[in-house]
Amino acid sequence: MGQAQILSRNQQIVLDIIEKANGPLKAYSILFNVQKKGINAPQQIYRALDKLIEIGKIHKIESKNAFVACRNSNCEISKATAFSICESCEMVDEISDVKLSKYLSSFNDKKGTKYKRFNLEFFGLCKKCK
Amino acid sequence: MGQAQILSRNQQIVLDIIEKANGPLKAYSILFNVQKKGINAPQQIYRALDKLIEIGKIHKIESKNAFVACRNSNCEISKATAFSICESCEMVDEISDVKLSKYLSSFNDKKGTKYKRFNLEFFGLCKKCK
DNA sequence: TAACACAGTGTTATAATATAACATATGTTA
DNA sequence: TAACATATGTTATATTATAACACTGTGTTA
Ligand SMILES: [Zn+2]
Ligand SMILES: [Zn+2]
Ligand SMILES: [Zn+2]
Ligand SMILES: [Zn+2]
Repeated sequence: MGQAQILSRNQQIVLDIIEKANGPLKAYSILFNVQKKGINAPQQIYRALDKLIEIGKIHKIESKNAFVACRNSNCEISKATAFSICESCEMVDEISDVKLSKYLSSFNDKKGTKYKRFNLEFFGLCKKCK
Repeated sequence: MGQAQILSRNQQIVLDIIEKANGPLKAYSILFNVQKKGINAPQQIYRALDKLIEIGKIHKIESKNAFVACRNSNCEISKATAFSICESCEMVDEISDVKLSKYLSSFNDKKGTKYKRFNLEFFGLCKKCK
């Protein structure tokens, strides 16, 4: 566990919106939501997003170009991420499964290469959509 | 194993380029490479890419918005994909590891949900870059 | 044969996602 | 204070992807 991170104004605004959302948010939808707070340009959003990802507060869902808050205090700064994604309602859940995480973190390929980081995305139907 | 798929002209052109490449290709770089063959518009590329993905001939590397040929006759039509990605030289290798694939294909989350599909991306340094 | 469905093509236009570049501001440390 | 790092604001542009529509060829079937 690192120091509690002090966020800048823009970083905090963006994080608040992502944490309040009940699903993944796209960069431009975040932008439209914060224009009343004086943030006007995509750069401002993307810079905040980059920082929030770097410190592990949010994750990018690569298959959706969207962003979710980290709900898992155990995922060490985005080095080992896994998500469950509903193909119908777009819901995303962060998976926190210690066994899975250990299995993948220690995975070696056939040449013995170990990896610094992984991202895993599962697709299916969520409980509600099944 | 399904029927051998007959590809259309554009699909074959796009597949040939991706198969000859020694790394992931971006849609617009494919486009620039086939303009001499009479393909002029992004739509033509994206339609071919969609089809090739659907039939499992290529995969999309989500974190790079790029496309690679499938090197793994065992990966059932893109339902279970895993890649090793070099953070330095951008090289991508498709991982074909039966144990890994079985482990993830049979993974249940805490609520017992099983998934239809997954995509896993490992990041690190390739042999050459280490 | 005509009618139809279906997959693919060609084309123009536009939407959505992301970064470059530069000037300014603010906070921390030497 | 000066030097430095980090963040901000802004304009412009690059990159990635889709919408919409007209058209072609091929096979099915009424
Ligand atoms: Zn997390
Ligand atoms: Zn759902
Ligand atoms: Zn494959
Ligand atoms: Zn490399």
